Amino acid sequence: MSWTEERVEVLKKLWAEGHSASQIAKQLGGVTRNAVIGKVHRLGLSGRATPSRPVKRPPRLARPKPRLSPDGSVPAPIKSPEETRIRRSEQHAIASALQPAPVADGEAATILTLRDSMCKWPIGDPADPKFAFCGRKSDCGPYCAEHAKVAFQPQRKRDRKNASDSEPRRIAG
DNA sequence: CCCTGATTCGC
DNA sequence: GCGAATCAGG
Repeated sequence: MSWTEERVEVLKKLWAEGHSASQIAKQLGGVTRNAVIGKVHRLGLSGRATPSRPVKRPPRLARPKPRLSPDGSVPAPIKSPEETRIRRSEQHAIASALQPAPVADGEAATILTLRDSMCKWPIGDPADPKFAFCGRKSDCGPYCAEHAKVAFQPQRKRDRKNASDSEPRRIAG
């Protein structure tokens, strides 16, 4: 699809109405939100009502795009400073690898040290400053293996009152 | 993870 | 001029 006058009109209209680029793209059809954004910029109507845009990022340098060379061969494996730079997602991965668990097994994690893949079983009173989480490794769920058992335990007969205190409670202490 | 707009640059 | 890739942020 191309940017016919009609389509540009629709674009302008929807953009002015506050629709997002992806919504506009979906309505127009045949274009991606990137195409819409690109067109919006080219039309010079980029910043509509954008009060919350004190987001001035430092100028982004040339795109370190690892694309194919014009001749189709693989570009020289030279690493530009940009490529050497650690990407955000990689930082996340590295951080995870570096500190699989900031706390030893069995130790509690605070809200600050609680990471993904850590048991989020609450320990203590949430209102208590010492409130913490289990923090052990949680493989495929929010809890470690042990807590997962009790967390996802099918609802059993509720003994009236405090018949069984041996059963773990969500909120201890 | 989902999403948003912004920017760059090969085409 | 176009828009994918990428970015920065919510």
